[in-house]
Amino acid sequence: MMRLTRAGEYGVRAALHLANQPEGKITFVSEISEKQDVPRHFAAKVMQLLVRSGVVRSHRGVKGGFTLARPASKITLKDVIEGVEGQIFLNLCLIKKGECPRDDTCPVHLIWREAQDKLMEILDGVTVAELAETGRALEKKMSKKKR
Amino acid sequence: MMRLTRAGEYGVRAALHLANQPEGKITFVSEISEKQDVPRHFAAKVMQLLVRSGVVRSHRGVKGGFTLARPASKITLKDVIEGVEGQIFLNLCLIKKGECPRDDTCPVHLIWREAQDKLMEILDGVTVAELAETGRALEKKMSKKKR
DNA sequence: TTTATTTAGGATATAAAAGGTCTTAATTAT
DNA sequence: ATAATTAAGACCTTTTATATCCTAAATAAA
Ligand code: SF4
Ligand code: SF4
Repeated sequence: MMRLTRAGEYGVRAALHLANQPEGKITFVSEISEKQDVPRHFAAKVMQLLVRSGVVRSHRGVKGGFTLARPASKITLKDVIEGVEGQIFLNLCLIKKGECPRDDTCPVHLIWREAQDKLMEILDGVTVAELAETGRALEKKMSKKKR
Repeated sequence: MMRLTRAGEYGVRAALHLANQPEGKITFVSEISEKQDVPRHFAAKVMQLLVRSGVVRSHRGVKGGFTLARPASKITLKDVIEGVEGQIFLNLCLIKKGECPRDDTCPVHLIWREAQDKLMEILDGVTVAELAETGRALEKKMSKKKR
């Protein structure tokens, strides 16, 4: 249906939550689940995917939990989303040459390539650190409005 | 999974096929199915969706079939895809304001808005007529290469 | 008017993906 | 040793994707 899955969305929320924690703090899934409105067990599963794809690091045992695997300024939105969903391809023929037998003579293929490149450019062009920053600015703005 | 469905893909092929037919020719689903490698019954269903959304026109009975509902130069790729799939939204929060309760303070929302706008700009920026033209040019190029 | 051909519309079927829960094992600070 | 926590994966339910099939309606032509 050409839409981000809930798992992908939750992964982004989790990464952003971790980026907003003080340097070095280890965070439980329970905290991520509560603060970010993510079903608890589902959150655990998504965190596992992010560990496997190298975006976050896990710490087991008492006082265990999760931290980002590297500085938030080195993690892009694309890293997080593809870490959860796997690589994104807007159409089959973008997966690899020959995946669609018509790709060498198909005019639509070129459009999909363009759309794919642009989407990747946008998602890879913003880091989790930048998002966290913008988020704080937005919070401040909205709380002013409410007063 | 953030990917065009087969139905959407087949719809585009069908529209392009119709655009390549001589002015006024009525085309059977059987022809579309065979020439565009689309399962026959599935093609029929996709064509129905395109009729309902006003992209193609149907003609019933003997000598019946399908034609484009308006000149190919007035039909964009977006018209065809959304005609089959319904409106595209890259994330839930783009459907409408308030669909996600966090949208007024969420930094990621802005990125999705940007990605959505760009995608729509690309898909709505090319017409079926232009695609058909490019397709003919590509065919010519490839047949030269083979010689 | 009858017939053959074609789409319309919807029922049905199957498989895959999405979304979510649960259990058990492994790890580790205390 | 124990309690807290993630790891791993089994399991479940719902929705979407993909596809097929059947009957009705339309209509050009015989
Ligand atoms: S857009 Fe063209 S190349 Fe891509 S899947 Fe469709 S037919 Fe194949
Ligand atoms: S990106 Fe932000 S606004 Fe959009 S669904 Fe996620 S949390 Fe909500």
